[in-house]
Amino acid sequence: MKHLPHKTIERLSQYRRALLLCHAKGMTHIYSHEIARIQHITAVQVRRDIMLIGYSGTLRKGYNVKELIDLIGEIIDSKEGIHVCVVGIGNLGRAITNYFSGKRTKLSIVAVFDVDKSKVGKKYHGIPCYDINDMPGVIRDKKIEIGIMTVPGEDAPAVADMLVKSGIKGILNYTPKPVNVPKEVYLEEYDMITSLEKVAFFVKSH
Amino acid sequence: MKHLPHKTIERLSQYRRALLLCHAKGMTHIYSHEIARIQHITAVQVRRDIMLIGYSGTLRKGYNVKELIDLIGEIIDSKEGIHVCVVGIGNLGRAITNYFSGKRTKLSIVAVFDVDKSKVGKKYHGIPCYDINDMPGVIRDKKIEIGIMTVPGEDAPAVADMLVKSGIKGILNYTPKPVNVPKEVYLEEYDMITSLEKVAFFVKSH
DNA sequence: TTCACATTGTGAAAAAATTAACATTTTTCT
DNA sequence: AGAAAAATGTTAATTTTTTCACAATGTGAA
Repeated sequence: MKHLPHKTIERLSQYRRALLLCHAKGMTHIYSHEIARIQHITAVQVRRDIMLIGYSGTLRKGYNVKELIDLIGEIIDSKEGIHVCVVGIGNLGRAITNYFSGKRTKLSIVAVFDVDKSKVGKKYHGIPCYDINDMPGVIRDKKIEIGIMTVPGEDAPAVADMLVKSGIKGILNYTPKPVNVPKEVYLEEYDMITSLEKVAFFVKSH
Repeated sequence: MKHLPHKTIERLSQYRRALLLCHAKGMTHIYSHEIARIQHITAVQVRRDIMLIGYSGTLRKGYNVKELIDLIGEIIDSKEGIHVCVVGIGNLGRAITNYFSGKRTKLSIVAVFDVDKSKVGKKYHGIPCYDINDMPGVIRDKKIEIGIMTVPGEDAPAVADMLVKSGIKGILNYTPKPVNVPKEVYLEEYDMITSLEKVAFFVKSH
């Protein structure tokens, strides 16, 4: 397989989650248009994405749920699993560790960091909280590859620098402030205010 | 102005936030490539977006920060301001109300809802928490147009229905579960797990 | 068996988004 | 004054993403 489009990767992750739910309900097969309805996209797009990863459904019965789940896993997961840390264990940081606790994913949050000494040493959903100054050591020892930033905006640049210096490979920045990282570090930024402003714009424009 | 591309809307919101910071620092003018660097995009794209909204910078000095902020406001804000509610005041709900408190935006969170009786009647960042069953009345009385969903995934469909029945115009769904709404309600869904899986994929693929 | 139907798989077209290319203009330097 | 430099504004080209259109095929009913 050559190059999966960016957007396809995102959708595969979403398909998988929908499929896991279907699997849990006992469904063995699913049609492209069923997946499509769940995700609010078109059936063609689902079929195309599935085509791109080289899977084939059985005609008239749709796709085998279990097989598709496993195949998507092979594509987007890495075999050994990836270790993740969360920097800043405020409300957002806690929400995220929450989301992940108990999920059977290949991604596991293995450390959280904070500046607040009263939080250091505690556990959050079973994950130990370290002093932010111990970051380089912890990231090295625990083989952490991805950092999720949930600190206040003003601390974002400094935290990004620390993560980079600690040898992180990918950053997911949830602070409202864009940060700069060297190009060998993969950066994804998401800003809730932008999303809300977008909804507001389209609500306004009918 | 005819039709602004979807993506342009998102970027305008981001430009504005960057510009507000620059304005606060006392900058009066800014170049397209400076904005571009902050947002990790190209200068051409910035210029193109600005062209689309019909603004012109002064050659050699760049764009007037204040004017651009105001113009973006005219485009994406609605004149009277829009009222927003947050449904589910767990960690994520609190993080979001946090983000918005004190922001001088046209979007204001005026109510939060929860099922937990012990939360009802309290205030969160100054915003009163109502019983989720009182939603229709509160949304009507307070003229709320947008709902942000931060409830557990399993409650998402029911909450979306309630919001729709209460006459909401836009929904921002932060639960991991996609919901269905009639097409006259604008729906935006965002899923943190997908984002993280995407980062993991690109980290894996160098 | 044969026909109608529902569904997949995919090349081709269309649409959307980004990038390139470059003319234009103002400022500054010589 | 004239040339060089640095920016904007915009058309055109390119790339990416989505959608269309339809052939192929298995299923079930008549």
